[in-house]
Amino acid sequence: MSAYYQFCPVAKAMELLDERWTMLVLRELLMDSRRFNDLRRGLPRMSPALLSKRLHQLSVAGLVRLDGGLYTLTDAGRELGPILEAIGVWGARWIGELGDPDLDPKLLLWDMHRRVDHDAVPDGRSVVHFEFTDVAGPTRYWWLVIAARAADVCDDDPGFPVTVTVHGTLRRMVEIWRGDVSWQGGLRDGALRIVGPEHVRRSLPDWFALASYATAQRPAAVS
Amino acid sequence: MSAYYQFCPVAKAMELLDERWTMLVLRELLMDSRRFNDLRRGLPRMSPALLSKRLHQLSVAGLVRLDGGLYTLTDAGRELGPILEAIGVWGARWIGELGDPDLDPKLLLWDMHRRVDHDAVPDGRSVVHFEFTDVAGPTRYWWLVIAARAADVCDDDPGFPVTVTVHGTLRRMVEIWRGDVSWQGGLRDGALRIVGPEHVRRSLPDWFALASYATAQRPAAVS
DNA sequence: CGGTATCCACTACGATACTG
DNA sequence: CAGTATCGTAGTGGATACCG
Repeated sequence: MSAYYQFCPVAKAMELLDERWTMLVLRELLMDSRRFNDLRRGLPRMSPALLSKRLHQLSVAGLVRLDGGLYTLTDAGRELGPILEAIGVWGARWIGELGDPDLDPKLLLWDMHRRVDHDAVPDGRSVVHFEFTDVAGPTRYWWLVIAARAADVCDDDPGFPVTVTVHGTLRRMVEIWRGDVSWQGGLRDGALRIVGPEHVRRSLPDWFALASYATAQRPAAVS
Repeated sequence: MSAYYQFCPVAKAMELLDERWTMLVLRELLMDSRRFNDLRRGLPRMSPALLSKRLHQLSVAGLVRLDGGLYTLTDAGRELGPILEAIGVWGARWIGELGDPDLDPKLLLWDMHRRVDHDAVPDGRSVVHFEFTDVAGPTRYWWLVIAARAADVCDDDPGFPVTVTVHGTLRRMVEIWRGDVSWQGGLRDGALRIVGPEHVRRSLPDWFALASYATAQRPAAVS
């Protein structure tokens, strides 16, 4: 962790925070991932060695404490919450372009699974099946099993009857998830369809709380 | 600029913002430095090649525009202002410890010179002379010449009569500047003294607007 | 499940010098 | 004043394997 040799608190803060991955680790912790392997699921391209190193650095800096196998934010760490939200809003407003490699279905499902609004989902077991038509290979199909106020991501068929299917491009699903377009707008042109009984088709959007940055107003398009 | 391959707007934002120096360049731009060499004065340990590269990256990303030799923030860039302020407040609260190499008198004077409250300084020319008793060598003495609603930093004697002298440790002056202690508290134990006519001694603190993070409340000390 | 260890490739960065 | 050019290295981070 290299120093700036400036007394400015922004510089002192960034000595810690501007290292690669650090802010994303904090984002995961703020999303209530507390176990090492849960953190890894939100950071699949980060090597375990590096994640371990960052967690140590954050703990030395006093933002994180390891407590019985659980990484917990301290007050100092938790106070970065509003800042990370603001960065998310800023990013949603100003960094709109997503490359194809940014579209990782594994991350999307992991993200969705932890933002299920269990009060909006019918009692019993519900299975949401995804088919991403622009994805080839084994990551084309996903299942989200929601039961007993918990949600599990499956990358192969769990065998339960499917309640509703989301069929269409991963890109469009991500755009909806990020709030680039509304559910309504995103379903309009057929790039994405919800397939299932009418009442489920109608209510599915309410099963998930979109990310906090999703409601960020996008700047008026430049002419 | 290496990618995270995540669609999350925080990740997309940090791809740009977490590179070394980038946030400090933005800080300088938000402080209204717009010329290349003014930016350098606020970033003395950054090589000109790297500063140039960062400015290019920021301009490609749409945060900065070069306009007749002046680097200007776009709307996107200016919207990072509140975020940088929040990071400054967070840093002031949680990263209190300053190493000796963090105490750069050149940066302190550069910072002070641009936060002079000209309405609080008497008309005509005022010269504030600094002697930092914990600094050896040529950076021990500084002069701040305030006249005609402008302020200039001199690292050798400009020859004008000195209006008031600030005499004491650089560390204490930085602590006051950052808001770690008040002017009053910082002057109490004699580590720093203001030497000059009584009315000037009294009013000198008002000649400067402390940094925006200076008023940040420090967390209660941990026992 | 929850990490460490090892190794290599790369490249970003710092230092310095130089130019229009 | 406003940058480029060049060069060497430190060290980060990616991949993979392995351990308790």
